[in-house]
Amino acid sequence: MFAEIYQIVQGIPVGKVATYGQVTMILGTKDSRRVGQALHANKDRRVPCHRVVFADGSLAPGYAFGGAGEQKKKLLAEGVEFRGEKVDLGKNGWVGK
DNA sequence: CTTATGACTATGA
DNA sequence: TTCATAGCCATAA
Repeated sequence: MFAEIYQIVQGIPVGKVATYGQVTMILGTKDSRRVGQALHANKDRRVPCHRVVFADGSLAPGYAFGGAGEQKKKLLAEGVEFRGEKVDLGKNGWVGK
């Protein structure tokens, strides 16, 4: 059932990030938690869960992928700009189609 | 089958 | 601006 979520997350282009709310909207539901749970339960490395962030641009504290700060490191490596501890959604926000 | 919990978001203090 | 609470939906127990 998380297949759609994985598909959406995998569809996020390198250098961009999507918010849980964005994915949630695509799913057609109103439950953003479901997205987070899917990603947390996800064991597939093909899914770039680090590109999925909170509505404010930050991400899951402590539960982050491989350790706090790792996601920032990965996103920076992909060209995503940061504004303090949050992703610059204004520039790197996923422009879904 | 019912209760509890969670990688969320929006709203109010 | 930061903290707390409510609403939502699926999974786990």
